[in-house]
Amino acid sequence: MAGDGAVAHGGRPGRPRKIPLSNPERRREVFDAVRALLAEVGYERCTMDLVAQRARASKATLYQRWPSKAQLVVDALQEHQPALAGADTGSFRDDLRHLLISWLSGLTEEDRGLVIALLEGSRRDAELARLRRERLSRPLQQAAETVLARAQQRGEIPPGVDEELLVELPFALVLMHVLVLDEEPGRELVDRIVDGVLGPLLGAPEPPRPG
Amino acid sequence: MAGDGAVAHGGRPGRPRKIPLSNPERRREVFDAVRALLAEVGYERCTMDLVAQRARASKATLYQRWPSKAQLVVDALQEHQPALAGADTGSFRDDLRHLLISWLSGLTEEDRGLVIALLEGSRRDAELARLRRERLSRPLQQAAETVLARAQQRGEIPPGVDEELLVELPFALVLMHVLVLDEEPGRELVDRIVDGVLGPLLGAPEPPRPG
Amino acid sequence: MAGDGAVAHGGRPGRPRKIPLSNPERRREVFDAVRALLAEVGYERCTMDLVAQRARASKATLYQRWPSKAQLVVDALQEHQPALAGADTGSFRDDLRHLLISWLSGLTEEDRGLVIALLEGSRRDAELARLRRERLSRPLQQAAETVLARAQQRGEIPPGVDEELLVELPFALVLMHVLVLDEEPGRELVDRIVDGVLGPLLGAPEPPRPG
Amino acid sequence: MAGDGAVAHGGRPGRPRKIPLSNPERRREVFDAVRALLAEVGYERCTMDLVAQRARASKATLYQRWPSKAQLVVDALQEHQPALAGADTGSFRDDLRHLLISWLSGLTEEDRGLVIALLEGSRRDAELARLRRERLSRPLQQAAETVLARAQQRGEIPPGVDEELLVELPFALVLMHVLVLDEEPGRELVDRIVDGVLGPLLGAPEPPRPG
DNA sequence: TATGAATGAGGTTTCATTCAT
DNA sequence: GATGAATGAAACCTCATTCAT
Repeated sequence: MAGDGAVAHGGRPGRPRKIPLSNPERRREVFDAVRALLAEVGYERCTMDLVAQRARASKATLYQRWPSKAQLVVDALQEHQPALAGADTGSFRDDLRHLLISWLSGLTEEDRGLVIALLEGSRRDAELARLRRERLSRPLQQAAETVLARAQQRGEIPPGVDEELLVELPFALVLMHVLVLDEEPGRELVDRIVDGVLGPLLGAPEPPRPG
Repeated sequence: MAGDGAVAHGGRPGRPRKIPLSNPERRREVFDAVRALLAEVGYERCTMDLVAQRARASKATLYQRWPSKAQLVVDALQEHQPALAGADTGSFRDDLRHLLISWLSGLTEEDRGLVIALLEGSRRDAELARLRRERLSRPLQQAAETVLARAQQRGEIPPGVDEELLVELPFALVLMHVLVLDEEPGRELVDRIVDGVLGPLLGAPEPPRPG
Repeated sequence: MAGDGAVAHGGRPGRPRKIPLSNPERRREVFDAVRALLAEVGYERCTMDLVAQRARASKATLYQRWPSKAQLVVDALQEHQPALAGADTGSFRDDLRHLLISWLSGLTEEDRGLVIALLEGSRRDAELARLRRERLSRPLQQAAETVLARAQQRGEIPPGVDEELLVELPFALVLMHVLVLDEEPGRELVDRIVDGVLGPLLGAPEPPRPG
Repeated sequence: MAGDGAVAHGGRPGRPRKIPLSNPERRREVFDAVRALLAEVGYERCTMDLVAQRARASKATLYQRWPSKAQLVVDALQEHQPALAGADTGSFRDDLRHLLISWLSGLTEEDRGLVIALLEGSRRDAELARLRRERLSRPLQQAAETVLARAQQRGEIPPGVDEELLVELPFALVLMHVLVLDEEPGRELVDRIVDGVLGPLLGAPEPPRPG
């Protein structure tokens, strides 16, 4: 009853096994685990236990580097900036076609859940919400501006067309097919969008290729 | 602190006659609570405790009528089918304009969170996923078919346009602005879509209306 | 990867075994567990797990009735107001002797730790601090007033004696022996205090007991 | 956000020369940190992390010098022995008055929490308990013996008075006011004790010193 | 020697779910 | 049929402690 004391903590923690989290490679492993789980099970179910287990770290280790789950998620996503290809193909249609394809190639099945997880988590975490805007809206808008500017210089945009919506349009369609219709987007969809919507909208079924 | 729970029920003496859940009105109260919470806090945080509390029922009562939280959510959403106005205005553009506006009017701020909750919950519950398809895709497709059929009869659709995408397009743009860009959609957006995208796509800034 | 879902929560919780916590007897069992643990291991180490285990309840059950550990502890202590015997023995010395003995009988080995736990917990919880004042100071002051008033009426208090300190004095000595010197207080200490301090202080080595 | 930790150490170029813990000055910094934290947050919440942070050391360094948290705390307290003034004033009452005042001056607001922390920690660590007896009881008893011996020589102690309790008495009253009644002790209390209790106990309100 | 880094073992609290009335 | 009450299973986060450099 009395003489208990001095039990201390038991086990034998302490060994800094493996590569430390300060190592960028190692950190990336954690981020990969986070993103994978986020995509698989969503924000709420992406527990720190699961992350730790998949990253082969301990929860305490994670909490040493990131003050909270939200911060960890934020960092994990930040790291994963997919580069949008903005090459100049000579025509607005092909610019967009390439952009979409490069976007889709980065938008794996994994990322599909990720997008939802992001929307979900944003409702609870303001920091996450901020990041989402930067991660989803920004690249889109930047790509938009670049591609659109070139198209304007080429005189490809017919008058009366809302230019902002014009560029959002293909992404919106892809997102809808992905999120709402549960489709796996592919080249086929891209071609349908470019040829079946953007083409007619820009006036010519096939951009005039002067010879 | 303690004695809450009990609901006032008229001034009549006698035992607290509670309306049973078999009563459709009562059931609707529960559904309203579920939807409100879903919209406010998302699927995960929409706990049975919260639902019970807001619906002034007990959790056990809820579980007597619905076998699980998922089923309750599914039923709650099923009940809330917003009617999409599909009036024939004489032109494709105005048909869509009306359709969008009627859709938006049903897409309250509440429902915005609801859409995310739906996407979120769908990842865990196949039943919810099925319902989502019915709740989001179906009305869309049905409206699409109706409006599109009329437009085809009128010969409004230029050749080369992907008809399916054509109808999805406005919804996709609205959804994108709502979900991703965090905007509150309004008439203004609808007009931009109809006039700045659909119009040019259909060929004429304003469909020629010969006397 | 996809087809996971529907795992639900597993086990088979739900059975309302045993007597419910609304039952005062049952609640007392919980309080007893709390107090025992508090005395044995102090506030911090008195974990909810331990309480639940000793009270043969589940943590969730405890949290249903009490919003936090602090509240549970507060309630557990509040319930355990030891009654201080304030019988009129005819002399101040014997009044105090009886009072001290009745206090000590309530101040079991258990309560000794409890006092420390109370002091300890008070630093973190304002509610607990309030309770401490009521549990430790109040009984003391009330006993003080009663016994002192009688002594004053009997004309037992010599002039020049600080009456407040006079009554606090025996309690302070007991507390010191208990808390600081780690002694188990008993009748012996009480007699030493009454005869070796109070007696000389009151002037007469033995109160005159006229036949 | 990341690069904190490192302490400024003069402006000199070269490697960060940290003072080792073998240095007594450095060790004292650690002790100060420990005591401050102990007083501020109690034994349990006085975490090694906090100590390390406040002492600008690393936990591993601390563990290199002290085998456990308890030992560190013990050592930190040992170092902080307040000197009790035991000057001979010529009378028992004034000897005690001076002793109490010198004790109180060392019993800062900080130490008040320290006392509780000590009691708290003692329940878990026998070593701490031993030290506490030495830190609190010893100085008390030594001062007691000295002052009491002088009083006995002067013939100030009336027969029938329990001499041990007589000397404990003022400390007990002070402790009670400090710990239980949450008062900040001051000269006023000391005077009340000396004049309102000790005086009468020793026989005369002011030792009659007939010319 | 000093430290950055890692870790097992809990700690408090919450949630979907189920008996017994 | 409605409800009060109970519960197993996590979830997030913290702490004393120990390697490896």
